[in-house]
Order: sequence, then C-alpha cells, then structure tokens
Amino acid sequence: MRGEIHIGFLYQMMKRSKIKELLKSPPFGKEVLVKGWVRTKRGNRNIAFIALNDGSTINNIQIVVDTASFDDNLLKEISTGACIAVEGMLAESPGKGQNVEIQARKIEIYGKCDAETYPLQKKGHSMEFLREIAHLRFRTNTFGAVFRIRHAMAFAIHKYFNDRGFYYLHTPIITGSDCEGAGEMFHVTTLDLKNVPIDTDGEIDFSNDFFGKETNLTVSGQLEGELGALSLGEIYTFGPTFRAENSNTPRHLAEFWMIEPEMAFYDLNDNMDLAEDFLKYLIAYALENCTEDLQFLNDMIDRDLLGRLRFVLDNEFVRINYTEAVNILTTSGRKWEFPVGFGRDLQAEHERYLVETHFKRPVIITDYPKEIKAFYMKQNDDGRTVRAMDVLFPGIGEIIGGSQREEDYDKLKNRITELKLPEKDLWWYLDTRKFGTAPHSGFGLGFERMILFMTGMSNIRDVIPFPRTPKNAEF
RNA sequence: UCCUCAGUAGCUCAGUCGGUUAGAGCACCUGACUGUUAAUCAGGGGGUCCUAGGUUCAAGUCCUAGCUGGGGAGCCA
Repeated sequence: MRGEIHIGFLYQMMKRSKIKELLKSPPFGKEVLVKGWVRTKRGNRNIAFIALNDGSTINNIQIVVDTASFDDNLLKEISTGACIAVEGMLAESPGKGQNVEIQARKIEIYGKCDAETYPLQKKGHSMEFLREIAHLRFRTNTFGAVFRIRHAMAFAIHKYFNDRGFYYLHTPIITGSDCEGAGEMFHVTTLDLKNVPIDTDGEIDFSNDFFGKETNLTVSGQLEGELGALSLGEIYTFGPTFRAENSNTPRHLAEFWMIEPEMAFYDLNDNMDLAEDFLKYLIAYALENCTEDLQFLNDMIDRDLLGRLRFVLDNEFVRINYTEAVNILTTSGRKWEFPVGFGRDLQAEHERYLVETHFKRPVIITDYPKEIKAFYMKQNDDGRTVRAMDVLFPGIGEIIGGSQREEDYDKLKNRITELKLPEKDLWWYLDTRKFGTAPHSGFGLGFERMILFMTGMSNIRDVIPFPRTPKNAEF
C-alpha cells in the first residue's frame, strides 16, 4: 500500500467535518467529508440540491449533485430524512441563500428513509403532532434549537456555580422521608403489588420491602442539600425531581429537573442577589452562545423573545414583600376572581398582574405569611411571616422559590410539631440545628421553566426530550 | 381534578338547514424543466369522518357516555 493512492483508502482516512465548522470561515477548494440527515432535496434532471443537517448547528449545508455522475437509484434514495455521507469539494455558492456548498464527488447512504411513511415533512408541523413523534422531533429546526439551548443552559449552570466555588452535590433520588412537603410522591417498592403484605393494624407492611421502609421518588433535594451546605459552605444540586400531582397544564411535568443552590451564611438578601445574578448570567450566556438558535426561535416561534431576554437582562428585578404586594392588588381597582387579603396565597391572576401589568418586569416577593409556606422557612420577628422569596417571571409565573432557612433548633422543632410533621423522620435535619447551626439560605429553579423562558416555547412538554405527564410515559 | 374548545386523507383544515358519489392546500408517486432556496408546472393514488350507543326514511353533521389532545384554573418549580 505504501506510495499507492487508492480512492477507497483516501475516503476511509478523510476526517469528517462538522457542518458548523464548514459554514464559518470556510476553506474553499478543500476536499471535505460531511455526514448528516437530509432535510430537503430539490432540483431537475441535471442537477440536485440537498440540504444536509448534522445537528452541530441549526443551519444546513447545501450539497450540489451533478446527476449525470451518479446512479439514478442512489439519487432516488436520498429523500427527506435519509442519512448520508458526502465527500466533495467545498466551494463558494453562486446561488442566493447560502455562501457555501459542497460539490459532491461521492455519496454513501447510511440509512434510507421511506418518503411515504416518514412523518416529518419539509413544511411546518404543529407542536401537538410533533409531541406524538417525540423520537423524531429532534430532527426539526425548532427542537434542534431548543435542545441545543437546553444543553447550553445545563453547561452554563455548572460553570456559574463552579466559577463561584459552589460544589455540585448529588442528593438522593430515592427518599425515605415523605415530609418534604411539596406534593404527592411516587412510591418506590419491590413488593408484589398483587399480594401486598398487611400488618396487624391493617397497614401495608414495608418491613420486607427493599429498603425495609416506605420509600418514594424525591420531590426536592433541598433538605439533603442543606446538610451539605452546613459544612461545604456553598453547594448546588441539579437533578431530576418527581411530583405525582394530577397537574395538566403547559407548566407542569411529573418528572422535571431542578437546580437547588444552598448557601451557608447567606441571608435572604444574599439569596435574592444570587438568584437575580444567576438568572441574568444564564440569559447572557444564551445570548452569547446560542445566537443562531435564539434568532430562529425569535423568527419562527416568538417575535418578542430576544427583546424580552435583553429587557430582563438589563433591568433590576423589583423586590417587594408580600404585604406590599397585597396592598398593590387591593388598591388596583381590579376585580379579582380569587379574593386578595393577608393570609391568602397569591393566585396566578395576581402574580400576572404584578409582573405583566403593574411593574412590567420580574418581581421578587418576600416575607409571606407562615401559614402558606413550608415548615423550614425562617420565622420573622413579627410572628406571622417567614423569610420566603418567590421570583416571578413574565409569561412563566413562579420560576424560583426559596427562602432563608430556620436555623434555630427550638423554633424549627416547634413548627414541625405545629404542623404535625413526623419528627422521627427529620431527626437528621434537626441535628444540623443542634450541632453548630448556621444561618443559611437557598432556592429552587425549575430547569424546564427556565428553558421555556429562554426559548419562547409555550408548553413545558416541548422543552424536555421525553415529557412525563399524567397518563403519558411514552418513549 | 374542575371549566372550556376540538377530534374528517400522512399533515393543516373546510364540509351550508341532517340529504344521496366527503373536499382543498401541503406531503407522497409519475412526468416536464440546465443552479434550486418551503423550487416551479401537469397528472395520479390516498378516508374506521376518535370510539360505543341512540334519534331519524336518512348522521361527518343532532343527542348521551367515554377516550385523546389544546387552552384556562387549582396544586407547584
């Protein structure tokens, strides 16, 4: 073989280029090899144009085929959705619409794609239809953009925290405590569901279950996250979370991802500062690193997307306490479907009014009545409110929920007793207040809700690859 | 879970007052066209009208129940 030039050998050795690389500062005249999926093919008897996409960018590269040089049957098999490898010369494109094209010299078909049964077409599809073919929807421009942005945001989250000395802590997905207080949980068991053991009280006997006790999928990593923060200083979790609520809305999933930073020595103001800085960092990261995908979504999905992202980035969040929020709502002159008043939780219509009508920007509401918030939130001296904070975003509603945590052992224990929570399951949580307690704070960011905001998509089922919702666990 | 709207070709939809053989655009197939840009032009094939009952001489159309999906609400991130 030495010294011998063999076409097949050359082809084997040529390194595959990603389309993203070829489209920027293209080395015209160079022989290249690309591999990807056909988006469209058009042309006439003499020439064919293939738009090829390999996922590295939303943009396609144009493959120009001189039909006389290729077998008719091969060309027929290059239909929308087919996967091919193309070797050819990279050239400046004489046509309008693209600067670069590849003049094909050799084409190999990896996977044919029957045009009659392939569900994706060149034209637009409804989101509802694409959701039914979630295994193929990655191949559309919209979902390619959404999932590239989703990746970029996941990466940026880790970078943000790592750069600031936070440690990524893996809290358990299976939990033995059902007192996290965030809704219905999914049971985890190896018991035979057709023959569940019953104890003498008529209750399910979990002693022979896998863990020897009742277990569930976690609804939050917060309580365990606090344990880490009270030694490591600043930690964050980023993992899946499960809620067995029968929620059928465009903003809820039964399985979703959540980011939960937890910081020792942070008070509520530090917590708010972090939340605002964090969200703005993510927006800035997307604007800088996902430019083309965001532009596409702005053009095709939501005309106001880029403007809204820049607006949120450039403006300070409003910070008001719950009592001030209630005053604004009661003096607004509006008629509310749900009543407003101290002690009542803010409804969607109230939050929307504050964010979208009154302030017209993100709002952080703090110091809610203790009755409508979780047991672990730090109690204020007024005896009626807690150091909670909700970050409300336009179009999304609550994107972050957090608080300063109650670090006083007695106050925390009393609250647990008041709410009749199972203290025996929380002994380890209380221990951290008994042994070297510290003021600390944290919050939870719903990852998919953030992706909704970042992409302009309107249904949360379209920003997670395979959504789990009531009555739906396909794929 | 509640309220509401919808379900007709592969997709998006039209279908009159209940009336006899259910349509369009796109997609697909065939052909034409020397560089296309959601290519264009001509022709062709393609239907469990969501399911089950019911009313009627006659139901895609009206009634009842259910299923699925969208939107709104609640729960929440």
